[in-house]
Amino acid sequence: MKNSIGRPRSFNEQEVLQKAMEYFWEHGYDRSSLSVLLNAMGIKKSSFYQTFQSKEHLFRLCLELYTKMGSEYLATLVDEKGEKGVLLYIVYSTMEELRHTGRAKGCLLMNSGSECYISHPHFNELIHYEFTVFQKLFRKLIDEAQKKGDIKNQTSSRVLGSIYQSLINGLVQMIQVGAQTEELEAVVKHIEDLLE
Amino acid sequence: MKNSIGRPRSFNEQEVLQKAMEYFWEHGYDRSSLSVLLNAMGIKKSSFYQTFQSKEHLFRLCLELYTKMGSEYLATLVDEKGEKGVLLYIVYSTMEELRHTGRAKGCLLMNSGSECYISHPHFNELIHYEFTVFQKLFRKLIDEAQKKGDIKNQTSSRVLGSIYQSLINGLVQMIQVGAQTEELEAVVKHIEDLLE
DNA sequence: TTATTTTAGTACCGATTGGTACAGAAAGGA
DNA sequence: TCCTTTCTGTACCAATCGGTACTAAAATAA
Repeated sequence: MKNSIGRPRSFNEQEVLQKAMEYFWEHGYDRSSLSVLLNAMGIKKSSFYQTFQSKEHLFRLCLELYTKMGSEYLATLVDEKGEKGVLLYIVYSTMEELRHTGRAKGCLLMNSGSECYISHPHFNELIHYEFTVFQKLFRKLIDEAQKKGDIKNQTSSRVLGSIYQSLINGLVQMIQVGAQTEELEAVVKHIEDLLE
Repeated sequence: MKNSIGRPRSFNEQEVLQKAMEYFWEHGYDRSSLSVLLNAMGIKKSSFYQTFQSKEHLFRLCLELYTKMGSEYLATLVDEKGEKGVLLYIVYSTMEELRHTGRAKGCLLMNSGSECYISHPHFNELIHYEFTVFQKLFRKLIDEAQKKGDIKNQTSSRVLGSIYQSLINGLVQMIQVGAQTEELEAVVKHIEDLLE
């Protein structure tokens, strides 16, 4: 079925897609020019257009891949860290990233939402859909943690999830605007208290 | 002193700077091309370069103007609404903007922080400085409101201010990613409770 | 071998980017 | 009037943007 006639493709589509996703994640849509994307992906222009059609289509695939990889990764962490542990891990790993690299990439979906919602509104629907995937995941994690008693706060998972998402994305913004460690730690502590 | 020889300038520098600032606020730095800026400002290219030197210099002036106008405006609101009232007003006006226009511009400094901190790091220092102006303002508002008893929460203004800023900017991000009204209202309610 | 497909590489395309240069008209003070 | 400055307007610049077209080599199945 897959073995078609002719020279076989020498690159793995998923692998180069992931490279593109990582580049978009770090630099955003508009600042990822085709030439730098091709460098990051390690393929040539003709191969790119044959496989991915356009930059816009590539970005859509990357948004989907981000959600897929991200949610699957978090799901695997539940066994190791527990539901509440995963929610806190997201916060801690953001702070860890800041400590090691001096910055924080944040969430590709939130970043893209900010970047595109006026200048590329045709992405809005997809971005929002992918966002709801994480939203549902967080709610599930909160529900489970509440059942287990790991989270005593009995606020509904919908409300708690929204506050959690606002806080964690606000935290990333504070990092990007250069807030000091003490101020960031205050936000981290508030998230911890929220999930107490 | 100001009346120099020759034809006088036919536009008010502050006025056209404000027009530029509003355009940057709505569209960001990179997506504000010189040609659209000139349209928004209502001046010609030669006048622009003579007065503002470069797009980068213009942006710096706009960041400073945003802080100046914003903090002065908030200061005038204190008499009318009180310190706590001003903090809540910022939240409510964001939701009001969403209701009327279907979107939220957010804060120019936070937006610029996200946009520029990797691709235009030479703005980072200025952005952070302007950010601290608002930070200090919010702390002062919180301190006063706590003294008056309008805010019972006795958490330090530094901590409370950081959480407040994270939440309000997270709220804007949630809007930009297309979150639903109920989820946004949950965040608004959380901010109200925080300042209770 | 032959047919088929992907590869790398190059040359374009029109549009746009920030920025410079220069023209000539207009408006004021000395 | 004369000098100075700003005005509008046009023409340019090199660089980059996303995208298309094409060649020729390479790799595979039939």
